[in-house]
Amino acid sequence: MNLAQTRVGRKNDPDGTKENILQVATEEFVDAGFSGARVDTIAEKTKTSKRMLYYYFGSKEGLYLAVLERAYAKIRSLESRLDLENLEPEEAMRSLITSTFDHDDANPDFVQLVSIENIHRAEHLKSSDVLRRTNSGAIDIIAAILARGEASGAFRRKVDPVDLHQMISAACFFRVSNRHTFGAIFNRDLMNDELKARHRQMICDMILAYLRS
Amino acid sequence: MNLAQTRVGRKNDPDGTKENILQVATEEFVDAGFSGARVDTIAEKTKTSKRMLYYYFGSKEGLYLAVLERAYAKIRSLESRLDLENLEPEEAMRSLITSTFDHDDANPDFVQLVSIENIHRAEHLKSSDVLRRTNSGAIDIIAAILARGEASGAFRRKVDPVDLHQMISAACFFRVSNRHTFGAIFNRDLMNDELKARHRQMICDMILAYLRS
Amino acid sequence: MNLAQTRVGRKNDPDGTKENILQVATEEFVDAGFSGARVDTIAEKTKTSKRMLYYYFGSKEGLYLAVLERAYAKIRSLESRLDLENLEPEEAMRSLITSTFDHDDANPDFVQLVSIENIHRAEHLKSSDVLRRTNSGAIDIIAAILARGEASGAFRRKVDPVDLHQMISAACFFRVSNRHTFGAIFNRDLMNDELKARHRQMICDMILAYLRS
Amino acid sequence: MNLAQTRVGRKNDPDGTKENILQVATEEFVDAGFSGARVDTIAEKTKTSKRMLYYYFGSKEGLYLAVLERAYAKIRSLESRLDLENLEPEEAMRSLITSTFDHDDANPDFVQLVSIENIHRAEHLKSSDVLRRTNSGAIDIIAAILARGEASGAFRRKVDPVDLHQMISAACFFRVSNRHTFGAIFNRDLMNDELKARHRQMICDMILAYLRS
DNA sequence: AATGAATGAGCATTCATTCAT
DNA sequence: AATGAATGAATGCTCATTCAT
Repeated sequence: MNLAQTRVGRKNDPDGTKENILQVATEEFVDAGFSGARVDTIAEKTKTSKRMLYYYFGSKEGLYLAVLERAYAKIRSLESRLDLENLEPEEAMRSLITSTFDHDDANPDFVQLVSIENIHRAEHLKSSDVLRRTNSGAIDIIAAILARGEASGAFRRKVDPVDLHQMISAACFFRVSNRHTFGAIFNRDLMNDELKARHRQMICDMILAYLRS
Repeated sequence: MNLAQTRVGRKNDPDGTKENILQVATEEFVDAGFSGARVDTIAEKTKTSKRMLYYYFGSKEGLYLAVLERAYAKIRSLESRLDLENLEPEEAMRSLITSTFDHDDANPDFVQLVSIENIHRAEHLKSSDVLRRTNSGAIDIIAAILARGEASGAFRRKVDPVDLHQMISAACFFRVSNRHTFGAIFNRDLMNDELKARHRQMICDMILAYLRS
Repeated sequence: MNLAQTRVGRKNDPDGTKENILQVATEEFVDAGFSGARVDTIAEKTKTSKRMLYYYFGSKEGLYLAVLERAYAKIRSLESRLDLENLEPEEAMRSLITSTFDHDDANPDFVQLVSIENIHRAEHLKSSDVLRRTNSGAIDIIAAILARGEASGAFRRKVDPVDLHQMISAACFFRVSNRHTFGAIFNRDLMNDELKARHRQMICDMILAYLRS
Repeated sequence: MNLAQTRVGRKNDPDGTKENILQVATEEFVDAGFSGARVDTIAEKTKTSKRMLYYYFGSKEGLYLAVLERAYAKIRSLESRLDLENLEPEEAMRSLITSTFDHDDANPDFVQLVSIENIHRAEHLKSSDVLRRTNSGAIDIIAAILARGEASGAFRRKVDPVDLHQMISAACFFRVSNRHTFGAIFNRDLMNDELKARHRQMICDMILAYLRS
């Protein structure tokens, strides 16, 4: 009897089951929003049953929160890997912007999830301590570059690091989050490679022109 | 007797009924998204019954589309009122940016509706001829200013008008659309008056620094 | 003003309107049964509005009854045209059967309407004096033929005319009323011309074999 | 404790629940037709809730189909029990007719269901493989009797077995399916015992007179 | 750790009908 | 004779969730 539990190909793999549920749930929430997503649909696409979903995450909202936390955790881990201290301020800034741009471009699911969270007034995010402590790191990095740029005279403009983060985020995020309406109205595919390269350059140039001025 | 027919608040007033439904529905869709909004809730807040909602708009989706079209029609009418031809290129551009900024600031409902539409991949907008023809006007205005600025030497930078529109929109839109997550993470109220004034100035400076460079 | 009413192509044509409604309603009731038929659908296919339907027929049930009465009235008028008195009993009987067969074959709508009425336990028919007095004529004709046949010795079998009418009706009616299930199960198109001719002959032969025996 | 699990009337009894729903649903569909039947009404008369009805049968149509399949399955099982091979052809045929007659007489619900199915052009039956394969057995039995009768000289008439099945079915089915309209028009209760015996005899005599002739 | 059966409350939608003119 | 606007009550169906084992 006990041997059965250690059999190869066993079912009992809690972490694997949870991860599988989270992946499927992410897809569904991204696809249909919080209200639009269906617990039944998520369960069906899962390797396990609907009951396990409640066993591990308690409720639809609990599952959504877990999905959100997993998505934020992913970017936080990427952010810390940048090594900008050895670059000149201007180059460091370009590198940071490019990294933000590429992240949003590569992770439309994350962008969508953040949009969904805003639709619901960030009520889930606000209720989660884990989530609120997430992004503060980005600001420290920006602040450091700005300090060095101001000291070296490369940046004449004095700027609040959170304000600057907002502008960079806006340009990078909007391109992905609003690609459907913007694309439909101006008959453009914003994901097109040529356009993408042009916009990445343009955002860098815009931010740097501002900091220099 | 004939006067009675023109009395305000009379029963048989199709346009009034429709407008009343649209106002209530806008609130609900803004509040809860398309899937989250409840037809019953909308109907209850209306002067009429749920049945009339279906009488005039056919379905929840039909109602949502009407709400969306009405919202877009509103901004289109505002856009055309700007008179920028008598201003120097730099001043005209500042005026356009300010107008965009103030519009998004004053109409968080519209911003939310556009976000919701993007969550649903703009499928409703794409299916509506009325909606797709809406925003082209903005581009002509930008193009005209850019042409004058390039001619006068005020703008050294050659720029695609749609690209520029995207950057301006991003900065103005994101501030409103993402105020909840951004505000929660950085502990800031983006709607605060002081911050608002600073961001308006900042966006203008940023765009102009870019165009001059 | 008064002249307008006599204008060619005028709208005011009560009988025409009623007839138009009845035709459309017949189609719909035949198509979907009493419960399945939709007043809105009927109204839409009509030249007039839904309101007129209620103006003339009072209710869905009233309309259905009018449709039923019109259908029965049609067959009654056909029946009386047969002139069987100059034929030998056997020929007269064959002629009567053929006429019944051809009527049911040519009027699947009537057959369907009668089936629908039976589904609803003939409650409408029972409540209408007009309808209950309809079919008695058929019996007199049969009785007369039987009397002559018995007198001449052509029919050895003594038979109740209503019983015989039932057998003839059954064979002719079932072929039309049950053509869908019977056709599906035995993979036959009961409306096929060859089969039709064969069945008409077969029913005549069967009834006459019985009467002779 | 273990005994409790086998107690009759326990809660978790899928098959019992399904059967209970099917019985109630049969009654309702027979009573009101497909469109006229109400899911709510069916649910109320059930031991369980409306939700279970959808859990097991998916939709009103799914439930109707299950009802239809169950009804056909019942007759199929009865048909196979006849043992006609040891009877003389004439007696075998009488026995078959009597059996058909008695079945329709004893199962007006089945007759009604088939009528309803015809009103809807047998669309449900056509879409169900189970249902289409149901009745072929009857034909084999008839064909066998006819072959023996023709061989022995008892039946002079050469007849297609499906045609004959149609005539027998028509006489037996019509008596039940059209009892309401026919009864109302001729002021007869077709279910009356005396009439029933007379008609059973009459149908036998009629078919045999035909086969002999 | 896992599951098939069960559920109450709520969902978008449609029904036949009537009002006011 | 005719009609566009309006309606209450239902209708078929689905939701996230929990029970019993």
